[in-house]
Amino acid sequence: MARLAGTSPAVVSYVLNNGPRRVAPATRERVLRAVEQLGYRPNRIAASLRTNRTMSLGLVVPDNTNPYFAELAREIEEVAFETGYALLLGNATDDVDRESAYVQAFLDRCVDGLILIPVHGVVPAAEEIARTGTPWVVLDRLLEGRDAPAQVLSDNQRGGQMATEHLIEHGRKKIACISGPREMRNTSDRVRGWRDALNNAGFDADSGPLREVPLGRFAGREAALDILTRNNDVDAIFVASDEQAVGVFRALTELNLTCPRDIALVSFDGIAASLLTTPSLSTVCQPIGELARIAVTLLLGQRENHASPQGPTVLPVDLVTRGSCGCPETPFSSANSASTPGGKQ
Amino acid sequence: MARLAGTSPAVVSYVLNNGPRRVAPATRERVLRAVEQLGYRPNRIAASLRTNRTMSLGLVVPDNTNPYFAELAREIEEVAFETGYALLLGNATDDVDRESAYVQAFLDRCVDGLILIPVHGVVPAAEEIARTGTPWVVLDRLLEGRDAPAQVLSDNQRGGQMATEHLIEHGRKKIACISGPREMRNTSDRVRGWRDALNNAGFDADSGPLREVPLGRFAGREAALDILTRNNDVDAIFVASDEQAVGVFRALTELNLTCPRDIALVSFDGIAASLLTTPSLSTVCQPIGELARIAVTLLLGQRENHASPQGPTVLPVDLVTRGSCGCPETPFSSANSASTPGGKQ
DNA sequence: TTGTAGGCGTTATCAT
DNA sequence: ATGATAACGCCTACAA
Repeated sequence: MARLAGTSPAVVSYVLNNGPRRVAPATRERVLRAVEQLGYRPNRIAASLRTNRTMSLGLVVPDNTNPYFAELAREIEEVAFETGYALLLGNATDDVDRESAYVQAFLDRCVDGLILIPVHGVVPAAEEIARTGTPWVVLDRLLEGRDAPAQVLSDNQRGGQMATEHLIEHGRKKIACISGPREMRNTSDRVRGWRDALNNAGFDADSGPLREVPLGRFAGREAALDILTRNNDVDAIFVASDEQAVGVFRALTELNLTCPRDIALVSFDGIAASLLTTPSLSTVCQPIGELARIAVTLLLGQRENHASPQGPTVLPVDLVTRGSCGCPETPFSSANSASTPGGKQ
Repeated sequence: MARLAGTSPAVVSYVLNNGPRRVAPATRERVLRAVEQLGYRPNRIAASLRTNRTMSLGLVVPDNTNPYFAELAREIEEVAFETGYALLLGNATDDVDRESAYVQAFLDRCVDGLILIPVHGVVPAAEEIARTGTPWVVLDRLLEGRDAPAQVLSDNQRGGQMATEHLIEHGRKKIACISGPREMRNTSDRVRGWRDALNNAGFDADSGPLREVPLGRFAGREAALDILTRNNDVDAIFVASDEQAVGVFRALTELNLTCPRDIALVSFDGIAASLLTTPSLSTVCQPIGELARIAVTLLLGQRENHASPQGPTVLPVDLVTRGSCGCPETPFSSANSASTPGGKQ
């Protein structure tokens, strides 16, 4: 109980929370001194029980070891922290059951909101979340079902198309594609963009080999090895994520091929690391900071306004050309590394 | 309130928690059915208020975007989750004030324990933590002060020595070193190992250039550019972290140098990505899983036993030789990529 | 402007 | 074996 220096608990609360009632400056001072002296810390658990707010959010990602999700997590955490929220982080390790387990764990802990980057297009825990009335947002994915919550993601189709068009402009004739699992709407939309670009350019319908493999550099390497050993006329690859592209680089070395001379590459995401590969990655940059900020904003807005989802929010992407597509390597300035790694240029 | 199906709240609690009192099978059944039917979720906030346990831990890392910390975080989260704990994650972004702010935020939220990877050798929030009596563990760092908590880290000096000795065995004569900031005891111990190896081999005292720069690939690149443009007799570099080594690779390309022919490299950490660079990184692997497991164990043990720190726990490291030091590239088997990326071989 | 008291949903003790 | 009840620490409506 917060009974300090002969004042009532209520007053202490008013002082520490700046309201909801005013308190005389003298008493205020007395309370603050007592707080200081006793090292008193208000118990937020008790406060939470009263107010029904824990000031913490839950975030479940498929794999925090993947730099794209790591950067997304960092931005989300940044925004949350600024707003006074702490972040519970869960790793689904690409396992839907585990994802659900985390959702349960976070609901148990009464998070004020939940941000989910689902492992794939379906979230079994959706109705459980709805039942608790916890606001939630799906990030970087498009959900299949009808009881969908707010969703925030990049313009994946457009990005895939831009990337592929750029490779075509470089004169590439046989452009393969390495993407994420087919069930993932974000990467499969990028594939759609790739295909659209090929069709628009008048290439024959089935003109490029396609591999849909797990995210991550290891799978990227294997897919590239597979494509390139079977098709010796491929001269470019659109890779649906930077991490996979790193694996592709490795595959090229193993096959004694050179990028961009033998194989040109454009990938997707725009993680910071894409600036420091050899050659540096031409990539479709997602507005990672924006995605995060909007996700949190929607989440907190939901609590205030009881506002409904009203369809997915789609953000524009930005093709950044560097060395891997055949464009000249941009000279590396320290400004790049410090302020805007992977950003516009 | 948990008043279900005409039973008292207490009984519901006993059923759901399996104790501490026995309850008749019939009532038990009745309660469980009611729980199911009403979709009742016990409020853990209220439980926490009663029991003084939130079943959540706090983790503050310098930068979750750095793959080494990301992997560490993943392992910690894994162990915590298995034990029923959720993890609050905080990013200090290499800023001590922010680190302290996170510690405060987590203490406010009554975490049952705190794992800290401090930005540098001193933790201003230490006494605040002590005052609350929250168990805490310092990971991957050695603290200077005397009021130190439990600490878990790798044998950095030995690792640095092993790495450097290996480069010497390869016949390298002028071995430079790129390390983390001097205030960080872990990387500065690796530097000590580097120096010990040079001395033991009878090299002249100041035989290799040394740069102590921030962690991360961008700083690594710049340090390498600096060293190699000033010293054209350097034929090897011991790099104190894998991430920095990635930047060094980039620098080599920019300078038209080849690894390992012109410059041999051994780095430190053993992150998964080290397997897929070109050439693959020879690196001193830290037992990341073990570090995490022990940190959590110590933390929870502290709560039980009220056991004292009794000095840092130092784990052995393991030199994994791959292509970058001049050893033959190990053929890449999919077993590597799937089960033990970056592990022993 | 300040003191008092009720209640948030649990858990644990006491009594039945 | 179970029902009633106090207490955890805070917030806030109400009374003074």
